Amino acid sequence: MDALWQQFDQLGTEMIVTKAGRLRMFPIFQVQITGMYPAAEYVLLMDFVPVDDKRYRYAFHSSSWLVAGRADVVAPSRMHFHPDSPACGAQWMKQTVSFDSLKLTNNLMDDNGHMILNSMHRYQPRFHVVYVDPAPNSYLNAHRNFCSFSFPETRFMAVTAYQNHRITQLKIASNPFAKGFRTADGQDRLVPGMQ
Amino acid sequence: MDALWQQFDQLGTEMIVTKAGRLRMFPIFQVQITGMYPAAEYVLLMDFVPVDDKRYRYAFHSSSWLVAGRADVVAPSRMHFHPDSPACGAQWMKQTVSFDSLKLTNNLMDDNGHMILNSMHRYQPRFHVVYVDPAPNSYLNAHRNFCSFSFPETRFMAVTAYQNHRITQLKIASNPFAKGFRTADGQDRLVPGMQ
DNA sequence: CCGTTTCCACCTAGGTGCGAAGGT
DNA sequence: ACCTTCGCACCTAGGTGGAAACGG
Repeated sequence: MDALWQQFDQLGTEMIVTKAGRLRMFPIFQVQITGMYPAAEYVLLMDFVPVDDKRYRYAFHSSSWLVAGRADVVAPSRMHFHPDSPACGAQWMKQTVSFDSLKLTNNLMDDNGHMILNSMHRYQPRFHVVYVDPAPNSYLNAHRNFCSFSFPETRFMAVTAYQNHRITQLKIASNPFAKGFRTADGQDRLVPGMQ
Repeated sequence: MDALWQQFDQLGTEMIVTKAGRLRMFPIFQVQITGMYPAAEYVLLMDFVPVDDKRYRYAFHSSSWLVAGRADVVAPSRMHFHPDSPACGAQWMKQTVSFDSLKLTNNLMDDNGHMILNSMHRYQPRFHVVYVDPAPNSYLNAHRNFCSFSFPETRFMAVTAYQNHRITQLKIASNPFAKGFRTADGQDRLVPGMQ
């Protein structure tokens, strides 16, 4: 997924958020892991941190994002545990770990455990690996029992509808579930009446 | 599912087996559990034991199963671990545990981990609860760290195609995925040319 | 002849962006 | 204006039995 994330990032990635938390992220956040102790247990999880304290709006005439003021009240920050957690290192390392069950919502009252984000705000996904320490008094080592990773190319703007038309095009071209909107030439379908 | 299993059992339940292990069991084997230690860990699993050492054939004229000789060479016996295993008692007890990912095959060489059965042989599903003993030398208690349950109404004949027409009718009427074969009156579709 | 395999139309279940309608 | 919501057609993915073809 690396090349795809890069491609989206160059256009300014957008992710749809809905009230019901209907949508997954696309591209999917997935990682290949090395260097774990095969027999040790780990918990894998993700969260999203605001990139800044700004609210944005999209200027169609210039096809760019403009600052539209201070951020709204911060959404409750949640952690998304990978559903296979906890599992041993050998398990995590033997195949790509995919966070495809993760869903995004703009509903501050969400009680389905989805990740709550403010629309028109920018976020950085963050990935955490927590070592499950079997030792007694393991809290003494808590400060070194986890690692966090941020991949800058996975930053995105949360939106309720796509703003940048080129993002829409790239989603349609690359997401299998959007195949219905593809045309023969690889561009998305033209709106009747448009040129 | 209890009433449904009874209904099938009265007709003589049949379960399709295929080479690829494509099919699930229907009705689905599911249990409601009580009496576990909420904090203790348990592994839940299933296997299938031959009801007898006979091979059967179906007599259409009398609509009944007849013994057709001794059983074929026994299929390799496998265990199907519930995919949520291991989990704590509280987890297992808080909702119905469903073995809907279990698949049946007649392929003796199967390497997809499906349950291998001989067609035209009769089987009794069996359900096991294994207590994960955290004590050292836990093997000393192994003989009392598990329970097994057999529900006679879940017995079935493994087949590659349905034999008893009333079983087919009941599958079509009760399995949501077979809705395409339903007719307005609840009977299955008549074969063109048949009365 | 009897049992098995294969391909098919038809479902369930749920992930897409569209575009009209709704909200502020 | 700008943003959000909703129902929709169209996909992916995979579970059904039918019926014809296949095989000993």
